[in-house]
Amino acid sequence: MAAQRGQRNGVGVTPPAPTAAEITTPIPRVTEVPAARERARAIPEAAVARLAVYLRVLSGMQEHGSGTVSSEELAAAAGVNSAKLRKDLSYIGSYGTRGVGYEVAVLIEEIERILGLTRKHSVAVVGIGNLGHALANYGGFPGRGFPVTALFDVDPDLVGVPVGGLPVGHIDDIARVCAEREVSIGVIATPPPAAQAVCDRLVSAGVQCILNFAPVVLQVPDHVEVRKVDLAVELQVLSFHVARRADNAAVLAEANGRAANGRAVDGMVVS
Amino acid sequence: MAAQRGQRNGVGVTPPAPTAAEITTPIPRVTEVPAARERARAIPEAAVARLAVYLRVLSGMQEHGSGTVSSEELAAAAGVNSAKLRKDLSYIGSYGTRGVGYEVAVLIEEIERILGLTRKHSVAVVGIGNLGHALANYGGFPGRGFPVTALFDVDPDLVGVPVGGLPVGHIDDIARVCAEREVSIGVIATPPPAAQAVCDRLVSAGVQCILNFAPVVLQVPDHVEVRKVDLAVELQVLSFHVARRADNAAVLAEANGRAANGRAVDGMVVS
DNA sequence: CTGACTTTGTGCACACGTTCACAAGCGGTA
DNA sequence: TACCGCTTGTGAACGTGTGCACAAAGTCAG
Ligand SMILES: NC(=O)c1ccc[n+]([C@@H]2O[C@H](COP(=O)([O-])OP(=O)(O)OC[C@H]3O[C@@H](n4cnc5c(N)ncnc54)[C@H](O)[C@@H]3O)[C@@H](O)[C@H]2O)c1
Ligand SMILES: NC(=O)c1ccc[n+]([C@@H]2O[C@H](COP(=O)([O-])OP(=O)(O)OC[C@H]3O[C@@H](n4cnc5c(N)ncnc54)[C@H](O)[C@@H]3O)[C@@H](O)[C@H]2O)c1
Repeated sequence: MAAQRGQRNGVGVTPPAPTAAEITTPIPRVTEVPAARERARAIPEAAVARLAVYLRVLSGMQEHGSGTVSSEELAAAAGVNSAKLRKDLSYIGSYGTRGVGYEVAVLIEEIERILGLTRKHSVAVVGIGNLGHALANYGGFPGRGFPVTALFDVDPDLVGVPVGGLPVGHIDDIARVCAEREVSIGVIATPPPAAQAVCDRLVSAGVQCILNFAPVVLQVPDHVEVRKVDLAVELQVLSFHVARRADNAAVLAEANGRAANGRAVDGMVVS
Repeated sequence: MAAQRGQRNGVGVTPPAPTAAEITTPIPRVTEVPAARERARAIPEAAVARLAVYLRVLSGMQEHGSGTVSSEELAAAAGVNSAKLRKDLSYIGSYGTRGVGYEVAVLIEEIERILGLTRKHSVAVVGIGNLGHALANYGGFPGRGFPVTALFDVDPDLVGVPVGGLPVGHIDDIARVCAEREVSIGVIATPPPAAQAVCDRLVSAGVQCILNFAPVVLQVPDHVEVRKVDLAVELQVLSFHVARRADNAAVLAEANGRAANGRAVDGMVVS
């Protein structure tokens, strides 16, 4: 059943091809494992994020009654290239049937296994302001295996008040409560100046994964995993594309509409 | 001033090397531009996102009174490698002084120019529920050049009610209002089933940039830029790391502590 | 059982992004 | 002016991720 898992290693390990090594470097001797510093590097981070998307699409298909999907269908629904999808799936094993496709239920199960969704991950939200309220009230997490089991704030007016059915705790109790409720993911939704301190307290409390909404760069020990959601950055990236589009339009207009001599284009690009 | 901009093209364009093209494909004729489908590829997307981070750090430094920064300092504050930071900055030009560093004010100005922040980008939020309320009430956007100028919902109880000082409009007025207020960025915070329809209406209204919070893959025309914020995916990626960490710990413990025979490891992985 | 057809799984080449390492350039000092 | 130490800017190596194209492996009809 799961015996095929070894295949994924075949991709990264079978052809290590130390071609250039012998030319430039003074022979790094292939005794242990030359390149890979951590033996554990297997599924690309980008692929992991996509697997989560596939999982959601598959869940929708299952509710809709589909028994099997081809890589083409699933790729279209997930908005990616079908080759990429197949490669992503190949990282977790060979669960497809050639000529037919993938069984939806099997794929769901395997992706959930790889993503560690077979067990629940208790979530704590710190900072119950605008965003914290929205998160606490959101019903989409518990159903997906991420029950919100603790809320924290410093504001005395908030402490004790139930939000989304859960009373807000005081930040000073964070260590005790997180331990009691086995919190594995901490969400930071405090103002930026408080974020690092809150982060430190979460880490002290033993939380190893943090999702940060505050626009600050958090310093954490190596063993803690941080992901950030930065809306200002998202907006600014969009802004960049607007600006770019405008620039391009101007350049194109000039290149097309005006004279066909080559100087105009060079004038824009070079020095 | 903008003279050095041409340099960045040197990196990505000088070696287009259409080697395999002549071998496999039936000669795609090198009349116009062989490789680059869009002539505009210059600053890597990843670098753009980081520039936004640098900008925020720099703003903090400016308020703190710093006149200049070295790449080392700025990199540390932004949580990146200093070489990467310098390369990122080199995409937008040469604004540093060797032996000294970068002038904070100059860098801020240039990054803002590249990101298109010299003009305001009007934002519309659609779906004024939990998340929409948080976004509408959030004070951090207007100050950064992203004024929220329109809110929309279908709920009759919400329409007309002011949220964050702005009355909620009806979704049916979206085209008119977006045109009037020159909305350039649409934010989707509706339930998933409504997201694609809302997206289509935004696109019809002329909005070319969309920030999507609904966990669905949006279909849009080529000229529309979509970025998505998917909290479920973020949590699942964190979950994956928890699982991996646990696996590694188990494997390591076994490999180190127990007997050195190979059978034990296989026993863990299979089935 | 055979052969035609479909779809997976992956080797390979390319593109993108990251990191290293160092020459070039600048300010300060004698 | 000549030297020295510091920091930038970037060529080049490297690693990661993406996409193509096809052999392998299955289904199904006859
Ligand atoms: N609301 C949004 O839409 C939005 C958008 C982008 C980014 N953000 C970021 O998310 C964070 C939260 O935003 P918000 O609008 O909810 O802010 P908010 O001011 O409404 O809420 C912050 C909450 O954190 C609490 N808090 C402050 N210090 C604390 C501490 N040390 N420990 C625990 N709790 C503490 C406050 O009492 C308050 O309840 C901010 O960093 C903000 O920049 C929010
Ligand atoms: N709240 C969160 O913390 C959170 C977290 C992750 C993802 N999300 C996603 O963000 C989206 C919004 O979440 P929420 O908690 O704010 O939901 P919500 O149900 O509180 O709000 C949705 C709002 O959208 C409005 N709406 C519905 N159909 C609409 C339409 N066709 N046009 C305009 N408005 C319409 C509803 O009237 C409602 O006010 C959802 O897709 C959700 O999955 C939310």
